[in-house]
Amino acid sequence: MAVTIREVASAAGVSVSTVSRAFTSPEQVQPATRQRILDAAAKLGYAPNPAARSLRGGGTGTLGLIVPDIANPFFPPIVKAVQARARRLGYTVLVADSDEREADELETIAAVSKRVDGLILWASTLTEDKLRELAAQMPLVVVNRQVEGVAEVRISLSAGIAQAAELLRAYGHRRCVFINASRAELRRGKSIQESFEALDLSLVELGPYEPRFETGVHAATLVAAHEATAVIAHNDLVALGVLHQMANLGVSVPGDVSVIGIDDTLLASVSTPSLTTIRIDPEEIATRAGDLLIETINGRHTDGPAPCVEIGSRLIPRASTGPAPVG
Amino acid sequence: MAVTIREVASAAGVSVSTVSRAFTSPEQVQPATRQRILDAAAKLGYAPNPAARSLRGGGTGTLGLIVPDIANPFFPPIVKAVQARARRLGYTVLVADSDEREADELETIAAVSKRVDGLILWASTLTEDKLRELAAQMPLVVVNRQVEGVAEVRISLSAGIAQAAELLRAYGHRRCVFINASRAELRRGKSIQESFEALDLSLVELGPYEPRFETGVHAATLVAAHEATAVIAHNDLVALGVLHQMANLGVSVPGDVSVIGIDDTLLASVSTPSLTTIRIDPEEIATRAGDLLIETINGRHTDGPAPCVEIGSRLIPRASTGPAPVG
DNA sequence: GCGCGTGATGAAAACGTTCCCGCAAAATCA
DNA sequence: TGATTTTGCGGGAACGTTTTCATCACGCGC
Repeated sequence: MAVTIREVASAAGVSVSTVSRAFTSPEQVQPATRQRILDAAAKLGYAPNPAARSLRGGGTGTLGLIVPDIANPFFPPIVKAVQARARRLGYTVLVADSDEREADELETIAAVSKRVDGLILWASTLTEDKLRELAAQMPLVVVNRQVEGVAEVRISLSAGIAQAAELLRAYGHRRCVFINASRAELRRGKSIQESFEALDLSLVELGPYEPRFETGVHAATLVAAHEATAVIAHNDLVALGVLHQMANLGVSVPGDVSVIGIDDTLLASVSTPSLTTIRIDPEEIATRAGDLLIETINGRHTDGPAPCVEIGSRLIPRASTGPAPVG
Repeated sequence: MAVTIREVASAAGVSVSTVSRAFTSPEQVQPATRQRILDAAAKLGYAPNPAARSLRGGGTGTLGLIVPDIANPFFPPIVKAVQARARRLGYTVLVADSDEREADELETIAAVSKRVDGLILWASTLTEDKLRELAAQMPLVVVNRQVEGVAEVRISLSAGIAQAAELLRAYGHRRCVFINASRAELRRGKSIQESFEALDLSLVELGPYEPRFETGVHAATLVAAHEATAVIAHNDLVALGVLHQMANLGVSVPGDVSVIGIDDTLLASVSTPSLTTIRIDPEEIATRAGDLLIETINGRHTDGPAPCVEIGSRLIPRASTGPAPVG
């Protein structure tokens, strides 16, 4: 059915070896011959069979990306960016969804791992040992996990948090609520608590809850009880729950209460009022994680300690934050 | 590196053929032998090499899904559902993003097509001839395109539109605006215009515009000029733009104007007010498209006309619709 | 008791590449 | 000019499976 290298070879009047070389290491074949081969290949519509190529040991040309939940609006832009980056570098991307469940994650990894040259694992629920074991078997990059000896991309919210604290402070807020649903990025480095205290802002932590819209709805009703005038939510979705309930309660945002989300998903830019949020740049994560994985595949990091790149964050001020109410 | 079928064979004291059979056609091998092989395979951690398998001609075990834009919140649930369905049937899914540009789409298809057994093409921008040509080369299912001789999943909004018209009519609305950005599903069957006229509702069509948030913002300012009390937007995103601008203009939703979206994305359920919208069930699309593709791969549809399944829609009433203002 | 179908297993070819080796001709050097 | 390196190309093995075909033992009916 499909046209093979052999047909191209006979069409160009050369051997299969030469055709193979014309594609994989062009400098080893005479320009004239090479051109003849390329023409023949183009005319026949030849494209190398990836299965045969990877069977021979050339790798699969595919990168695996496993995320906890594709339907979480945080991930689609990242998936998209990883795909774009990978394609530029000659790779395809196999995306899978671990459904946030450990059993599924192992199954997903098993299904994917034989088809890819390396894996990006986002916020894996696996144990450190398991991850190390996996890293020994294949190139691996973890995001939002810290495990000795495994290449890592780390997201740091501290810059964004600090900017949020500054903004709230400048607006005259003194008391703030944080709706927590356990973000790994926050457990490292300076805690959000410290960032706020440094600016003489008091912070009440609620939760941990599930990172859902309803969590925001629920938590919003607690804000008044804590006499807080600002809310930082676990993510944009939760922040939208807060916005929703504030509207129900007749509380004005940002008139009475300021609300800040995290992630800068689509949700933040299209809400009413539009949501001030802490942005983590998907392009940057995608580029760094993708490049790191490809470097690992190419054996760039076999010596020395496992590399670790840190991705920063920054505040995107929008309409959900404003001056604290007077009195 | 990886454990091969040969090692399993010698560990179990049988030939490679028997090991292969134990996995692919278990009934052909004696239960006792089979068990011995399975045990040996489990102990060694053997998993068949997909590259070798597909080289031999067994197919790749992978389905391709090409969507216009993964970052569009309509698609992630569909991707997720296709993946879930495919996995149940023993397939992996390769998702790619055509970026809504024709050149990219061809490139994407080229990159993906050699790695998959079949392709689901969503709202392709390719010509009918090109699609037919593609369908001749490999199993193909198109969604939201109609091309003679190619298996098709068709989305019908008419039921949802009819329900929307009924709801608005019951609420006493008489004049409605439709913000158009060209939906292929609407060009077929009864038009939205007809659905509304049948209920004695007048409908003004705006556009076509780009399906963006700003489109909704812009169109919202035109609603009053048309003396309309209800808006149906091209999709949820555009509807949210309308909601946003209505709030800016001090127009109450649903007090003064009712707003209806299309797609029932996450956006609709988390907006304030929550958005009445026309739902297209992602699970249903995913299941039907996936099954149709697998049937096509298995050669179930070689005779007779290309199959076509239609997916319905229905209204999800939420808080953005209400009685028309009196007077 | 003999031929024969039957069912389980083994041997080996084939899938399309890549890449190591070997060979000849061309290019370089003394 | 003769020896030696370089260059360009062809031959063929190998990658890990699946699958066809052959083999072999077994049990059946005659």
